[in-house]
Amino acid sequence: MYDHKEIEKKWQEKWEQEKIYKTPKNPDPAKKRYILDMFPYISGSGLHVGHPEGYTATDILSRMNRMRGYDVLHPLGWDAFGLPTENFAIKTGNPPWETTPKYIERFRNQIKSFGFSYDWEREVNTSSPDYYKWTQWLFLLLYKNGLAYKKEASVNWCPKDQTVLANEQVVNGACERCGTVVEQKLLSQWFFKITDFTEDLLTSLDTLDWPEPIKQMQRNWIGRSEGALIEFSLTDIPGQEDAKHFVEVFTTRPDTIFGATFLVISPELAQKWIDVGWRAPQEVVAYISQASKKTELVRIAETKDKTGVDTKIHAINPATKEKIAVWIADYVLGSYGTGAIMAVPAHDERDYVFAKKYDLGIVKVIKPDHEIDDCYEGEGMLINSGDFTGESSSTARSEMAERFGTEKIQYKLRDWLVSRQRYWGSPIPIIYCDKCGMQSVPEQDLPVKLPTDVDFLPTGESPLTRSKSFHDVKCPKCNEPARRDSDTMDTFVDSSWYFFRFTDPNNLEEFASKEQMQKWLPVDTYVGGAEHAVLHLLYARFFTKVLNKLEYISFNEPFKQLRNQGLILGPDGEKMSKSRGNVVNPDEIIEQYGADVFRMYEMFMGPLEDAKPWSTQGMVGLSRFLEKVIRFSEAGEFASSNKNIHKLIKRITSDIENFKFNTAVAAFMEFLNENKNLSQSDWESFLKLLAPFAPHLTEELWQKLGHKESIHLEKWPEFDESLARDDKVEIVISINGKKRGMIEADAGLSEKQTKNLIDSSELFAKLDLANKKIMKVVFVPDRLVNFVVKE
RNA sequence: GCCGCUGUGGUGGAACUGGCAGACACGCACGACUCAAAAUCGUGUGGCCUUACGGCCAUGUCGGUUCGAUUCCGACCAGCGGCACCA
Repeated sequence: MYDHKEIEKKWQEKWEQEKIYKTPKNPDPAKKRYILDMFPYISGSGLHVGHPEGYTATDILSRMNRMRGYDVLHPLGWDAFGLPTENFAIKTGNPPWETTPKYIERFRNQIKSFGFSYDWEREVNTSSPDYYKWTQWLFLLLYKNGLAYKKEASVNWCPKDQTVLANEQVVNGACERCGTVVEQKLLSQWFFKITDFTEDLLTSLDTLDWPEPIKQMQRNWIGRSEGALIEFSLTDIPGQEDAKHFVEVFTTRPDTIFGATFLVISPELAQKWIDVGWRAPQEVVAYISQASKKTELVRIAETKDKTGVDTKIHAINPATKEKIAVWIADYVLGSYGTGAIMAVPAHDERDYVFAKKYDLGIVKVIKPDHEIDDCYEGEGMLINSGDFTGESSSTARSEMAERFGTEKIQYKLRDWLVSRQRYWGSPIPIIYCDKCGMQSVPEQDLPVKLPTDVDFLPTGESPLTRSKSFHDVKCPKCNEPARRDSDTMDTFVDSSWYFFRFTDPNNLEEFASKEQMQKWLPVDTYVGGAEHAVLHLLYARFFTKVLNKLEYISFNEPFKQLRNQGLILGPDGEKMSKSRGNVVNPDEIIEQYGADVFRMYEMFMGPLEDAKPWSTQGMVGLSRFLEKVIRFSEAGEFASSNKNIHKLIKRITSDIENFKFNTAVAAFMEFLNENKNLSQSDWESFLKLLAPFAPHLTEELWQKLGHKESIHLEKWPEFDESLARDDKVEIVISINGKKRGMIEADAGLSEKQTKNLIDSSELFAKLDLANKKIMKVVFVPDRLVNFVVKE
């Protein structure tokens, strides 16, 4: 009787024509809502069933807020640069500048088929020059403010594909595309100085309404640890004068310094010593070169079996004044702390393994007033440090830190490596001139456009170096021949600022005007998958802090509220994958059941943030429910008003606000099951409540009831608190906590009234309460009375 | 190894702040309508015992706190996710 395809098409066209979801120009600051989805990464395989889950949630929220009179900004765009697209282009031979617009077209059509209320006039595309002009501008902003710098760094290198790989493309130490073991290669790279904001990135997490696990992951990623820097002076430095005469180590356990029986330095630090004149023994040189060639895979495999080499240099332990050996081992990382450690084998598992293997001394540290902690095997001698006055181990730590060094806070977070030797990304707007050095591309010359006269097949260099039109330029300062930076930016740079652009997407003068940013930002609600817990969400926070520091914006955090959507698994409960053959195609579902059923089913499946298996069988229930709604509306047999609608309004409103879409859908079903007689105005309220969930069907039924305006422009129903309450309640009677019966009562009775009611009920005699020894009575208003009796 | 999350009927899941465990839906069974089927509507549906009234058991396992625990605490088991030689 209802052709869902027909009505969905009809209304989608009409809504678009009449621009009913257009963003207001001048939002009321007190009534603005910026509701954002993580924009999709564009790939050739199109939309999967996971995408619409989060989009439906934000759509419902946006629609309800519009109906409540809020000014809503609800946009969508495309994350369109990046490696998967480029790899697909390499495989098929079709250039990405041709395929990407086609994929976007497909994504847009698929997304539109769900009837989401995006303002399509604000669509952005990170691979369009209008957009990446500002990505480049922001790069230069960071560069000019000392927040972008270039430095040699080792990168992942696939020897078979002859290309650099992003960290995300290295799976268990191998190239994700061809399975070849990845090597490390030293190249000159661009970095963003995210470490300038470390402490702020950590502490302001506490102010955010984000899922706790996501915040925890960010904290772990930032990796703050408190410890000390301690200097160990070196003795007998072989044959050189100017090299350092001490080693500085970082430790979180300065209280174990009495047990430090040797030092270990990283191969990188050893190389630095050689660079300043240390004539290292042959075996040391060999070890360093071997370590630098080691693949990620080998390093991972070696965590149990450590390797190292004796430098033959010695140091003095400042606590014991003993002469101790200095070793080189690659279990000490050059990139963390000072690249050197004091080894305390009795209290550190790694040092213990190393000491056992190379037969180095093991000395336990015993504090006079408390137990030995985390001690490995009773070798070596016991010493009484005798020096601790601290009551606890934490005071002992800072005491020793102060005595032998300085307290220091160390983080794991490193600067963000943003250059990629790849084609499909935003070019880095830097020019190298032999005479003038590194130069920014002048602002009026932006964007630096990606050339199309390139062979984008990877050869080991960025494909851009092989484009003459791109590569050979004049120096902006002296006008002599110069060359462009041939790297492109990591796609995460593009997605770190797109939410700013949405506030002012067509601005030709600025990345977004201060005025528009001030009006709409920060984002009130952000919804997306938990896989972006660290990278994207940390980078976006970093960009926000930079723009705040440079006074473009007045806020310090981009996303006030974050909610995650869970994975949608295959019907077999496993992750959907082509190889497993359990992928559900959203186009087919829409074709057969329609967008409204799809939307409602995804909301009904379970809590938004949980991983849930797909069940086409289960979707039938939603199909039946909407059929029921149609029959009810069409019957047109309305009765007198029913106060139950107030309860429903209250429940749906709060469920949407609290992201409990699954119970909201259940509430609709329950309501329809229980209320067979409704007034027309109650029924219309029902349709309005349902409109954010099933926008097409409710619009159709609304208009059939004789309305001319769209239901989506209606006012959200209000409820009367006093009518939203039950006036009859069932009170549980229990004895010693076990349920023994129930009585019906008016709501709001006092303890005494309730007791009187029980005394006069049949239950009183049945439970033989008169003859029981009642020790205590627990009364919970409108819910329960519990008699504690002595048996 | 470290950090985090999850565990409830045949299935997806519900349960406000510690107060009727299993809402809602799927599936299944029976019934109505039908020549029949589909669709629709109705009834039932955690397990065990009982003709029945009713009772006992039950939220991964074992313990604790409490008048009362799916909910709080402790230990363990299983699954998922993140990080991983970070001193």
